[in-house]
Amino acid sequence: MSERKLDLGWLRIFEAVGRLGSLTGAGAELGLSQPAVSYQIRRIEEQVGAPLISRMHRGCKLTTAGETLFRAVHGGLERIDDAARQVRASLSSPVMRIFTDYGFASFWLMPRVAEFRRLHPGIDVHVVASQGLEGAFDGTSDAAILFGRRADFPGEARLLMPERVVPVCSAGYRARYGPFDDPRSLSRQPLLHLDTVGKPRWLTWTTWLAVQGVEREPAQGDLGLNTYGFVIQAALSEQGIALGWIGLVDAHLAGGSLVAVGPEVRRDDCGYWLVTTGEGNERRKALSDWLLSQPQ
Amino acid sequence: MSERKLDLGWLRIFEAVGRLGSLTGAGAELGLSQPAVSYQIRRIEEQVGAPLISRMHRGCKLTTAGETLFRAVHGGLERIDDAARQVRASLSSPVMRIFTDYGFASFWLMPRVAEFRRLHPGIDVHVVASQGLEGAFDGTSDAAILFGRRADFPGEARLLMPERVVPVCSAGYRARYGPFDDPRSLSRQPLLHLDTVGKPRWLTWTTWLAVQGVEREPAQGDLGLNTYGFVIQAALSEQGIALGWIGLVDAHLAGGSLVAVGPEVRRDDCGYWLVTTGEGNERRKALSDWLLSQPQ
DNA sequence: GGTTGCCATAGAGAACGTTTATGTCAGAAC
DNA sequence: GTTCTGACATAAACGTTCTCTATGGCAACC
Repeated sequence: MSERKLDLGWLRIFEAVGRLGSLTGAGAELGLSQPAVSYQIRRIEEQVGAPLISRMHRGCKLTTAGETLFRAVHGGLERIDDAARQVRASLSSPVMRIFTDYGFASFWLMPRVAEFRRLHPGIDVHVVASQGLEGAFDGTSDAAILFGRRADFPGEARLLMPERVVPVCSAGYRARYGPFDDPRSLSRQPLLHLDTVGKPRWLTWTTWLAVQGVEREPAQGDLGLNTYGFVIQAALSEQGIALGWIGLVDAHLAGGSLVAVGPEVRRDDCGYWLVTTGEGNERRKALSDWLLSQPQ
Repeated sequence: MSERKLDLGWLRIFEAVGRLGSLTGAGAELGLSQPAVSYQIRRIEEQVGAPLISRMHRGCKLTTAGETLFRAVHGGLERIDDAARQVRASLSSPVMRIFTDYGFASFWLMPRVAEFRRLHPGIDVHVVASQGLEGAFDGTSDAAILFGRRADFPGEARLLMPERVVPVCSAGYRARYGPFDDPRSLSRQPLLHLDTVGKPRWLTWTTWLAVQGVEREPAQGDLGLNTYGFVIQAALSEQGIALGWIGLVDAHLAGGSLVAVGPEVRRDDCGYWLVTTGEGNERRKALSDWLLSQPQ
């Protein structure tokens, strides 16, 4: 179905008359009667202060003044119509892709994305979760949400969530092996590690303990897992104590399935960053605005 | 006094809103109330199918879609307003200057220019007559009508009147010294020459006689005059026989004050050429059209 | 000479665009 | 914390614009 043209009044009428050399022909094309076209041309001639067409017995011709104005009107209409098409095309792109890691996808994004879809029913959101950064900037995503420090990202990246980490375990675990009033008490427990290839960008148990001034040799009961979902799942099944990122474990803390068992460590320079990929358009901006407006 | 702007409806309103970031401010600039502006923006958003501004509590901002459309509208308005200014500027030049020689001015143009002025009451016509070509192309004239051959003028020059020449004298002169049935009889009469500095571009008696196959020594009674008006005046006062250019002496031939006394010599490559000077505009075109439409 | 088809004008009615009145509300000022 | 300010939104009424049909004029065509 062809798109509906913007109402541009006499501009469309004049352009059609100039192009077709006929008031009747222009009216036929625009769905107007011939006197309506005649009326509009005369009114604009009054505004300009010069004849724009010379009327022949059958048909008409642009005057020199008319040709000058016609070129400008024709060019202007092309630009405005192009812009309208571009706006509409950008509205009809139905899928928004968000690239992120598994942890953020599972614990933060998926629970919330329903609200975005409710606010923007015409938009489908696809979450593209990955282990690393490969594919984050290959142009197929509309936004990337990635963990790292400020210097890891382009200047226009926005901090979505600063890194705030607290040790957590299940309430049952604490009841059985706790209480853990002193950070040093954690060093005697099996700790759950989030493994990665290469140097981790997020806070680790090593760093957490060092901040507390606690020395610990690697205990034999420690567990290493390669996705954060597995880490939380192990904590929930009372296999040890995990690090909990505020923002990701909020629902578990609120529901009581996990409890905090130590002080929070915070690194304001680190966190989840929003990087908008590709050229800005209406939907991408809507997505960014929504992500940035979420309460922390 | 500033010129009156073309009525461009929502285009002006949207451009002002986008530029000022305020519906109230746009209304103030355009002489509209704030609800009128609000109404227009909302209507065009319905037509486009997307929000064009995001409304804040105080003021507004273009959305990404709005920015796309704004650039096109802004550019389009500039072009249309420029064209309107150009059209109006070309209408406000009240004097048309025609550069020509004295002969053409006296015998062809002055008798006819009244008709042009009657057809175009808003235009004053100034005839700038000159002995030579100096000043013809110095930019102060709107048109130049000059005698010469095709190669003497730019490609776009138009032939107004080809050169057709016939010997003429007063009826009284013929009655007294005639008849002149044979071209050779003219060689015994005093001839009236149109003098010029340098080589003449128009047909001369020398050429006319050579075409007839008549040999003639310069007669003692010949007269040389430096304007064509003087030449015709001398012919009318029975001082000799002149060359008469068809187109210039038509009124005298028709009225009987001059009579043709020999065969016509014609040079189709020579004649009066119309050269339009300066850029085309409405009035210059009107002048050219009128000159070219005159019967020969 | 009659027909055709395009442009112009007039009058009436529909649609648009504007105003005034009023409500809402976030930010500024006190 | 309360009050004030000013900008945007909406509703209703009114004025202006735009459109229609009816009709006239007229040059080109048949």
